[in-house]
Amino acid sequence: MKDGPDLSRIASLVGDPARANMLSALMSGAALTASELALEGGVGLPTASSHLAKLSEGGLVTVASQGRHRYYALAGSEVAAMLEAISGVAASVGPRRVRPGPRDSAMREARICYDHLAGDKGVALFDHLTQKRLLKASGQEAALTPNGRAWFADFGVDVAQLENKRRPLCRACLDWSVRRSHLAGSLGAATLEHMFALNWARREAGSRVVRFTPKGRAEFERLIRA
Amino acid sequence: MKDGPDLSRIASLVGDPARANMLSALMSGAALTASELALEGGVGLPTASSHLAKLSEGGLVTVASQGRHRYYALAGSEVAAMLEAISGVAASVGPRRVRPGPRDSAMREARICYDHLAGDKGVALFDHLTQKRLLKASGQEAALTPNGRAWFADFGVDVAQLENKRRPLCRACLDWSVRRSHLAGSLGAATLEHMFALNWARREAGSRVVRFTPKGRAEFERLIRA
DNA sequence: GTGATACTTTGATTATGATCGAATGGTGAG
DNA sequence: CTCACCATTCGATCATAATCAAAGTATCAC
Repeated sequence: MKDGPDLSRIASLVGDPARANMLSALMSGAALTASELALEGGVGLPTASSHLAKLSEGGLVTVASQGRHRYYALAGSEVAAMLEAISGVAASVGPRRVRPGPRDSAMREARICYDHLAGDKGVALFDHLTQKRLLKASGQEAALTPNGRAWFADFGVDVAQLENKRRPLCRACLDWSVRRSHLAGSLGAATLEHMFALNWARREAGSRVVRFTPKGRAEFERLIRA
Repeated sequence: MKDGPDLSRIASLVGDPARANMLSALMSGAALTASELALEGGVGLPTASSHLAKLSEGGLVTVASQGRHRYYALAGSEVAAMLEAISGVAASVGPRRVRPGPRDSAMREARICYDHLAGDKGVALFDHLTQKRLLKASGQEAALTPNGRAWFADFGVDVAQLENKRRPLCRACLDWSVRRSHLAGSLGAATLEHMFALNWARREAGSRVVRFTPKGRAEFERLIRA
C-alpha cells in the first residue's frame, strides 16, 4: 500500500459538501471573495474561512489579497480537470438525479469550465476542429495545424499573441456531461471571450451557465458547419 | 449552488485513507477479496467490509460472489480515470513526498493502470502511435488507422476479435506521473497482455509496478523506434 | 452431520472535524 | 482617529463516521 501520491488527502478536501459547492462555484473561473463562497457553500463566514484555509493549504485554491477582500480561485486548470472527472463519475454512477430541471439542461448545452466553453456546444466545436484537421489532438495535448491557425484568425482570435504566454495554447479537457473533449488552454479561453465580445452569448449571473442569443446560436451553427 | 452532479458524495468516498488505499490497490485491475483489501487498507476485516459496502453502494466498485469469496473490482475505467486525475493533482500540489524511493521510480517507469500500461513506457507507446499516424486521438476518444491496424497485427494482437466486445477498442487515459496520455481500452489491455505473454515484462507481486526484462526493454525500444 | 473458512452485521467506543458565537486583526471611508 | 466592513482566529458544542470485538450467516471440506 501507500503506492503513488496520497489520494485521500485531496479527495477528502473535495469530500465535504460545503467545500465541494465552493469548488463548483470556482469552476466558473472567476475569483470569488470569502463571503461569496460562504453563500455558495451554504455555511457561515467563519466556517467558510476555515474551509478555504484548508483548500488553500491543500493546494487546490489560490488566494489573492486585494484591499480588504481576499479573492479565492482554483489553483489551476489541472484542478479543474480533476473536478470535471469527479463530476463525470458522480453523474454516471450518480444518485439518479430525479428531475434534470431547466438549469441542468442549460448547463448541458453550454457552460463555463474554468475559463472556456464546455457542454454540447464546446464539444461540437472541438469535434469540428479535429474533424476538419484544424486541430490535432492526442490525449490531453492538442496542437493547431496551419489551417487551424488561419481558421482562428478568420474567426477573429489573435493566435500569435496567445503563444507568448506561458500557458499552453491548446488543451483537451474532458467534459463531464458529454464525456468527450472540449477545447481548453489559452485558445479555448480566448475563443469564448471572443464569442462574448461578438454578443453570441452571455453568462447567466451567479452560475456556470452560458446562454446563447438566437443570433449567436445561428452564427455558431454556421461556424461549425462551414 | 447545487449545480451539476454531487461532487462531495463521490469525493468523500475516496477521501478516507483506508478506502483510498483499497481503490489504489484495485487500480491494478485485478479483482481482490475482502480480506486482501483489508490488508491493503490497513484495517480489520469488519472495517474493510463496511468500507466496501459503502464503495459498492456508491457505485465505485462492483462485487462478484464466488463461493465463499467475494471479489471486489473497480466499477469501470471511468472510475479508474478519475482516480488517476486525483492522483495527478495529489502529485503536483502534493505533500512534497520526501524520498521518491525505488518503488516510486519504478511506478513512474511502468505500471498497471486498471488493465493497461501506464507510466513512461505507456506514454512513449502512445506517442509513437500518434506520431506515426497509427492512432488518431482526439480527447479521450481514439481510433486506429488502417496502418495502425496492420501495425498491431504485426505485433501480434488480434484487433478484429477485440472489436466484437462491447468495450471501446481505443481510449486515451491521462497518466498521473507523466501528465500525458497512454493507450487504454480493450486494445490497451490486449497489448499489455501480449507483452506479458512475450515475456517482455512481468508484474511485481502485490503492487502496480510492471518490471521489464532486459530483453523486453530492448524489444520495446525497437518497437517504438521502428 | 461437524468443523473450518470467508465474510457481514451488530453494537459500543472513540476520534475527527464541521459548525457557529464571540472576539480579534486589517483595510478603507469619512 | 473613528467607524464600518471583510475576514480570520478562538473556543465550545455537536454530529458523523471510523474502528474493532463479538456474534451471525454462508459456503466448502470431510
